[in-house]
Amino acid sequence: MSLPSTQLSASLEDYLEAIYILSRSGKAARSKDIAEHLQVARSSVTGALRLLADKRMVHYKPYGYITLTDHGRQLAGRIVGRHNVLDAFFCEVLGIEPDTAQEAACLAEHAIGSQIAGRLRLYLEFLDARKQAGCDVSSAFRDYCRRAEDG
Amino acid sequence: MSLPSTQLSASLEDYLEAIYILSRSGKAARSKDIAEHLQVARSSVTGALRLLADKRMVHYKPYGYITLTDHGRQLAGRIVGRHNVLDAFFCEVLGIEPDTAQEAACLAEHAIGSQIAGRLRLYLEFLDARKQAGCDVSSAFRDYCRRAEDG
DNA sequence: TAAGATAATTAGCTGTCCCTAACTTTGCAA
DNA sequence: TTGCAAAGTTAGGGACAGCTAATTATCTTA
Repeated sequence: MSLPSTQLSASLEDYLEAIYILSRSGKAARSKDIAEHLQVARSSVTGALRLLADKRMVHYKPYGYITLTDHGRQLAGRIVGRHNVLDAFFCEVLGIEPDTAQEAACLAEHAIGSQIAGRLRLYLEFLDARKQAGCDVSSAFRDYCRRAEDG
Repeated sequence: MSLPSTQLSASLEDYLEAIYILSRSGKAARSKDIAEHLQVARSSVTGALRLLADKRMVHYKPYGYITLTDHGRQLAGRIVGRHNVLDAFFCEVLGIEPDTAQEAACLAEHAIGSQIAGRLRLYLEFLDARKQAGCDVSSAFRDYCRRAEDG
């Protein structure tokens, strides 16, 4: 049984995200660029694009340009948002190294829904507000980590 | 190409986790129990058990008892630990409803590594220590949420 | 202990997601 | 303008992960 047309698998979310990012940072995303970005074979991209087109997420004609539909752009934006808030939380709050944080964010972005993403965003905002008010929780946590981990 | 024998797919991690949980809360896990716990067909369990046996995670003979190897138990414990720390963070810190938190933890447990899990555990510990010291960050965040979300 | 119920496995299928190799299309440059 | 290189697609195949239906094994109980 296939997914409801509005729901994407983690893999298709990755393709959508890649197209979104490539479109932002330059011109139209080509199949080859997507393949490089995701480190998959070009033929895998063709298959994914067909599925995304079925789900009305991209405008796709063989050998043509690839662009996002309004719907696709909206969803891609949400996915990138989830990615970014996770990455920020891992780095800024937990003090995880950028590469590890990035990698985990890539995977976890498919696991959390809008509710958790929203709350996490709010949490970062909240910590920031406290910091402005002179209470830097995150840096206190760094100290706590040093004491706990290094000894 | 198959996964290195020490690495499990998210799906196989779920099976391993189920066996671990069932083994704890009662007697030996039967195939049927695993199927019910994960809401899959019994035949799917048979297939998964074969793969887990290949990877030396479970002791498995057709029609026999299913038990975890030392290695499998160790890994399962880590997975359950990741699940629990995520669930606790979502519930206690972000104030997410238990069902939503549980569901997200189920998915995200396959996304974060031991480093992030460890830090998250430490973070919860840290917040608790602060709370003992009279600074309840989480409850302050609840207030912040109410103001931000309800208005 | 033999039959029926329950549990487990096998066989065969579907769909996803990736790969390589071969082929087609497109675009650029001599 | 033709011919080659780059880009894209198609064909075919493998691993994974699930399903149903049919079969086999085990257990229980009359």
